[in-house]
Amino acid sequence: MGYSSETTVRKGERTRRAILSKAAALASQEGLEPLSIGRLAEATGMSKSGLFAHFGSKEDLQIATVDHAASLFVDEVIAPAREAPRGLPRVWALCDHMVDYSERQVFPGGCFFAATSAEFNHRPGPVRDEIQKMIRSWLSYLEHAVEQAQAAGELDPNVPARQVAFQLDAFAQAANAQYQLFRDPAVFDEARRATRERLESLRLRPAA
Amino acid sequence: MGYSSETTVRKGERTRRAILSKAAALASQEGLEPLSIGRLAEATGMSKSGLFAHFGSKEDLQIATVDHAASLFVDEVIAPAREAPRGLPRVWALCDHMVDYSERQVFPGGCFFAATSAEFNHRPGPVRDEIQKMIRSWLSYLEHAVEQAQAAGELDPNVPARQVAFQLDAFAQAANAQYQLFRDPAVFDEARRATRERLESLRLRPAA
DNA sequence: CCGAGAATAGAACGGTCGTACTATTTTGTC
DNA sequence: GACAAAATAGTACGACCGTTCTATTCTCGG
Repeated sequence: MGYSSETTVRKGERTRRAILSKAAALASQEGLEPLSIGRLAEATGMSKSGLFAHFGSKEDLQIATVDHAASLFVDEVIAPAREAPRGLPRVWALCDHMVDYSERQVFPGGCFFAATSAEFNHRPGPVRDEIQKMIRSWLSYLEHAVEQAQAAGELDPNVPARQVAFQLDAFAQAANAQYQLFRDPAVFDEARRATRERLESLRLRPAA
Repeated sequence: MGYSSETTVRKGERTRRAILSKAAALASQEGLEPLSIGRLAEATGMSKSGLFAHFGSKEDLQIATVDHAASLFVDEVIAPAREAPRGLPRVWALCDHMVDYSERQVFPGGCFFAATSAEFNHRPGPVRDEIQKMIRSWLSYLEHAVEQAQAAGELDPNVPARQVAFQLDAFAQAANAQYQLFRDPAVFDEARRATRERLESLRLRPAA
């Protein structure tokens, strides 16, 4: 044994990860704050105090949960898109994977950050900072990808990349929100169609 | 006196409205569920039980708060847009008033329904139903306005009205969400620009 | 301006919350 | 396989929650 790094971690670390996984899943549905330690303990089959011992406070648990969700988001959205070639294909891949991530319910309550950002907007502190940081970096990365597509001559460089990123993100967010509300999977195709058509309208024919 | 209908309502009704107004304002910031009756009583300068007596339960208070917010939304967004002529001007007016409503902070936490819908998505009951109903009716009304603009020959009838409504709503929602997160008022102009350009791209020149 | 009824306040309830402390069990190493 | 250390469980505490009950104050039509 000992081939993978997983098996080398102590038991406590494995338990901690299992807790955070459950916490992120539940928080995407009911929110980060209303998820009580007692309920989370019950969901993981542990005692309240046994679970609590892994984190110094509820706030620490929340921060760790956000970090865990962020790395899952990177694995499911950012990393796969990075395999698409720079430029327009990567812009499309980012948006498509974002919609997929919502549709496949990587988190059972849809996008973790959509679910939790609203609840911490007016609650200053490290939890809010962590959520903000993650969303900001997603938007920056999307904008950067658009810039690369413009630099490659694939997208109209006269429309600011920030505008394009704003609109593409808006489509994905709207699909996530409306699906959570109405449970109609058609919104995901709606978002993909809107994304495709917007990119198409900005596309430059290669000067061959 | 007695000119306006306001002065004819009993004291209890006036107090009730003041409570609901405060409740909607606070709920737009911290959410509907975490707003406790004790905190609301403190915010309105009443005793817990004195306030509670106006509502049979916390759930009834929440439903009444949603209804209050809905009628404020109608006053601030739907009604003013209704004064614009049917067709493209009304579509624009709806979107513009929607962004304005968010920007002017009619509710201090931005759009009341954006703030509270996520928290009740996975909590079945009359409160969720009420929120759903309101958002659904907003989307329907927007879609209907687009259909009228198409019927009037102002917008391309080949693009389904539902698609257009989805995209226009997405811009307004994204602006609201991003402003609450990052406090950069530029997102409102971003949303208005996106809306204008999308409508422009669908516009038909009058066959004069 | 009085008196009935509406409106508000006060006190107390059982329940759950986050957290601290102590005891017990489990793990991994020599 | 013993034993220190790590992990988990048990219990208790004060705070706040929604709600109930009773007492007090206010309102406003006759």
